[in-house]
Amino acid sequence: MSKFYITTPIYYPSGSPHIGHCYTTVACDAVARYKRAKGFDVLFLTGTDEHGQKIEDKATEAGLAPQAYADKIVNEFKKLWTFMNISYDRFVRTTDDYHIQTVQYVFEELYKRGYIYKSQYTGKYCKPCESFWTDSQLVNGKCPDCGRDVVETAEEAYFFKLSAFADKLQKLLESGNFLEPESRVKEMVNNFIKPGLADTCVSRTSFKWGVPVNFDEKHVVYVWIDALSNYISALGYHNDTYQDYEKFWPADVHVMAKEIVRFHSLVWPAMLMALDIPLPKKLYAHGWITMGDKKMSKSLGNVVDPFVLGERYGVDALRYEILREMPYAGDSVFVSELFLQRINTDLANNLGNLVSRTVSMVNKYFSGTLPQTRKADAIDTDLINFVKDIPAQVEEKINSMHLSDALEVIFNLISRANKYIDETMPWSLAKDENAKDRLATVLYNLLETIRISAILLEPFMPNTMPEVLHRIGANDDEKTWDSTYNFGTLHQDVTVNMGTALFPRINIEEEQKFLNPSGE
RNA sequence: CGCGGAGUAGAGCAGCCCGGUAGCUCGCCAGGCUCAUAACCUGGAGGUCGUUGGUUCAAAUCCUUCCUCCGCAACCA
Repeated sequence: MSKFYITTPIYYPSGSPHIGHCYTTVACDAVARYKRAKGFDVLFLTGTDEHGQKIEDKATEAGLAPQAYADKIVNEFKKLWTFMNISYDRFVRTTDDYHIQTVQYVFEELYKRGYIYKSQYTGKYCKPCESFWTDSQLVNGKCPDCGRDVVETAEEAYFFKLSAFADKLQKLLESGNFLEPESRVKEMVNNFIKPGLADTCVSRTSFKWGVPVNFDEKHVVYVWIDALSNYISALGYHNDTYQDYEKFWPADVHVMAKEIVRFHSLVWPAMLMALDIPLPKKLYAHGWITMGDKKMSKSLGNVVDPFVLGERYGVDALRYEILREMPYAGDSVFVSELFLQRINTDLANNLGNLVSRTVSMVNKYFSGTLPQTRKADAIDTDLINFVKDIPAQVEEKINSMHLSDALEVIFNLISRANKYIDETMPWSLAKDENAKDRLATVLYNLLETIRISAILLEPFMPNTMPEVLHRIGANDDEKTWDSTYNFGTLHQDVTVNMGTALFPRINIEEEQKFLNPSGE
């Protein structure tokens, strides 16, 4: 059996998870579910990156020990993933013992191999805030937090010889499709490699909340060696907790948002090269969910709270919306009105209503069970030919991470099915006693189209699609991914099940008031 | 001249790499239908494709000028 290893970044629990975290994670979840449906042995990893100054500070603010603070936020993440129906196989925390074991090994090994060396870290330091800032972070030369003066300070630190890998990295990025979309490659090469790749600081002595450097206890490992190592620590690379490294490494795809492309496309491959281990096959960097001209923040309240949105409109609707709206390469704008509109048009009117009207007709005209007799018509061929191409198209889109396009393809099929109802006018056929065979054929073709659509949609909407398949009376062996390639799989004398609306229509005006009480 | 991205119907986007007088979704208007979650189907109105100049028989698509917006520049998904 082929393996498939997909990862989200490990999230930084300095605050509660938000809709942005949801996009990355839901996207990975959809792909992971698709791969499982295709028969791959999937490992889907997510987790949290819990060390660093910021967590230490936040914990102090909250009057908690760093670990206790992290535990609290991590629970919120896990709660959200459960709520969002995320089928992750493993959850790695950088505070887990096995992870620390791996990080210490990696750090020491890089040191032994001469890729980590001791030097001086210089930066602007704000004494009252006890924080280092880079020149670019300063506001008018002052501390961005408190506005006071900063002083040039030097601190002993270890550095990773990123500069030694400049040529190799450039070659890696510019050849093939290691990093997508392509615009990111240009950013990395022009912004960082061409101007000269600087060695990167990988240890700190100014705070304690981190993995100790085992051969120099003043130091803790700083950010990226700690965080990036999660992708292999979670497989058991030089720790005893897991034994999956041989099987699952290299990763098939690391998914992330655009702001951490640098570390994944430069530091991470360089680390792996230095350790002489294989590189991940692909990095995919998506954009952000933005709020238009408004900053995404707590003050926006309901509009961006995934718990509120999922609770009120359904988790599948929320999953659908964020996956459908996010373009392959750019950002997406979250507009609550469009979100609600999309639920109504795509999910309620097109999909939900298609299932409803079809099941209802089988129920009405055949008491819920189709007869076996059939009578085909030329008009059916058009529909059937249309359906035939869809599964391959969807697979191609998912495999290349074009998830929005995959959904578009499936919804084109759903529209085609609605049109087929108008073309065949089953309500007319029902009035003609001699047209029963024909009527049964039309309804069967509709059920088949729905069956195939539902299977293709299941990775994206895993709550609702099993219910759709139940409504149309599909047996277990008629729910497999591969069966979507065979129009006519559903048993002929199928019995449907009536039910309430799968995606109830939303009163947009009212909901707008709920989501945007201030009327903005 | 730091780098990258974007400026296309009221809104959100595709098309641009491989030039041939614009396409999708929503909204709007008008028909059709009545199986269905007042849903569905058909048709229509609406854009001189940010700006300047150029290449070409022909440019949204290639080159150039300028303008505007967004992002990045050591840890916001």
